[in-house]
Amino acid sequence: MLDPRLLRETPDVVRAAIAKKHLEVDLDPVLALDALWRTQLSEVEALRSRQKSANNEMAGLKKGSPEFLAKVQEMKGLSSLVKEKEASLAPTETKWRAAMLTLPNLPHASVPEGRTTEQNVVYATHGKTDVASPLARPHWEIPGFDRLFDFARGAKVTGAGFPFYVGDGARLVRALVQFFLDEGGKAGYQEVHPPILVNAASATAVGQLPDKEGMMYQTVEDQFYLVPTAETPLTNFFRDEILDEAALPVYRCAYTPCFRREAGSYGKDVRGLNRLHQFDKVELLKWVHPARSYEELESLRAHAESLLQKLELPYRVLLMCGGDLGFAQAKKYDLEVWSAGQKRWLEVSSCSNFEAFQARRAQIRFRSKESGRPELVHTINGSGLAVPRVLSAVLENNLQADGRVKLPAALAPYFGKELLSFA
RNA sequence: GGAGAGGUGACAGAGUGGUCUAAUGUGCAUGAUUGGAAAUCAUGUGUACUCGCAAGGGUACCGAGGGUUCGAAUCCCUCCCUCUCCGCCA
Repeated sequence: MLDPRLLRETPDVVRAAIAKKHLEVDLDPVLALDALWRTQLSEVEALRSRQKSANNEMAGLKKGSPEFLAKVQEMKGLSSLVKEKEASLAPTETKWRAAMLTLPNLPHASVPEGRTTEQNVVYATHGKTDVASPLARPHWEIPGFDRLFDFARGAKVTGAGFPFYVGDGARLVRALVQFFLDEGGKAGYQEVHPPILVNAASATAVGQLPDKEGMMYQTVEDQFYLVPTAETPLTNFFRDEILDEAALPVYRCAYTPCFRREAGSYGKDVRGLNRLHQFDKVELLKWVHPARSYEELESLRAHAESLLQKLELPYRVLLMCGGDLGFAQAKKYDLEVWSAGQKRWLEVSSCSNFEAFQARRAQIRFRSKESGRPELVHTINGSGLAVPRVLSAVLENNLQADGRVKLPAALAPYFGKELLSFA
């Protein structure tokens, strides 16, 4: 959520910033609701103030005395008036809040102008992508792939996009998860194992509700959502809390399966492990002092990059332009791994600074030593990393002539052996 | 799932219809005292919204949401959570 005062006092600033995201947003209804709400609020408060002082007078009167009964009669009218005014205030407030929740976060000044994916800035590139290998092929065309990654049986048991990982396939998932968690721990991110169902309040706090309800799976009996990312439970860990400034920054990482409905995709985007309804991911999250959030974003990105470097995978870093920024992000880098077989880049991490956008929705604050008052933290998160696409890149980039895959040296100890076999 | 007991400020804990802007204790902050500390004493000690240039007002908040009433921390209803016992269970 945006700062209501910022919107109220400098709507033009907000309007211009949103324009950078190339979103169609009309602020006027929100501003009108804000003005109406404040008018109604002061009416109600004035009436309540009168009611309160009358109540204090009545406390001193003898109960049942003529003066008392007269006062009761007098206050009945005021009481019903208060109820009436309150009855019109409440819907205004609800509408105002709902409207505020539809407003996107504002992009940071360093975010490049642009509308589409093509206008994202290639910020950095690591490793060679021009090595032509006669062996290179999409991972789903590697002989024996179906034995380790059983999509057919996954579709039978659950549906499309829910593969079984079998044998060395399962082992590789586990190796990557543990590698990511261990590396996170070394970099100071405390490991957390969170719930993977969350309630509506948690989904709202991070910006998945109300506008992205369709992306999440929902439980029937209870109003719970299967997490689309560990970001959801992790960010909500400190919801409605006031932290010590000395405790900042807090670094956490978490592994969870992630569940996404992702309706409407087709073609090569969804082949093999590229896009799944259930996948595994380690998420990195920071709660930081607002003054340091941009340097913290850089160091989080650097950590995510170090994972790809240790796995010896070619990758590039994109700085997202305004138009390709998400709803809640102020600035975002995407890390894309080079898929040697598909000859394309695959997003494996999105590192974002949300500034106070999530913190305001979630009411995550710290007590400022300077002012002595609670202030909103900034939240930063990024994948570190998403498993299936990294996994497919490991397969495609390290496929040997004998049909086996030689694992990166950093990963081999986790896998327990150097060679993965599809046989 | 069944039965019962609860949910009050940073914490403990009083308060069962009307100066509750919530007693008291602990903690915390500042000051006094001290060579310094402890102890003691004094003062202060939440959050949010809103009005105001400011000084300073106002309103709300006793798990959440509704209701009754002139008036609700207190009474009623629904829900959530915690604890105890039973059942079930990895």
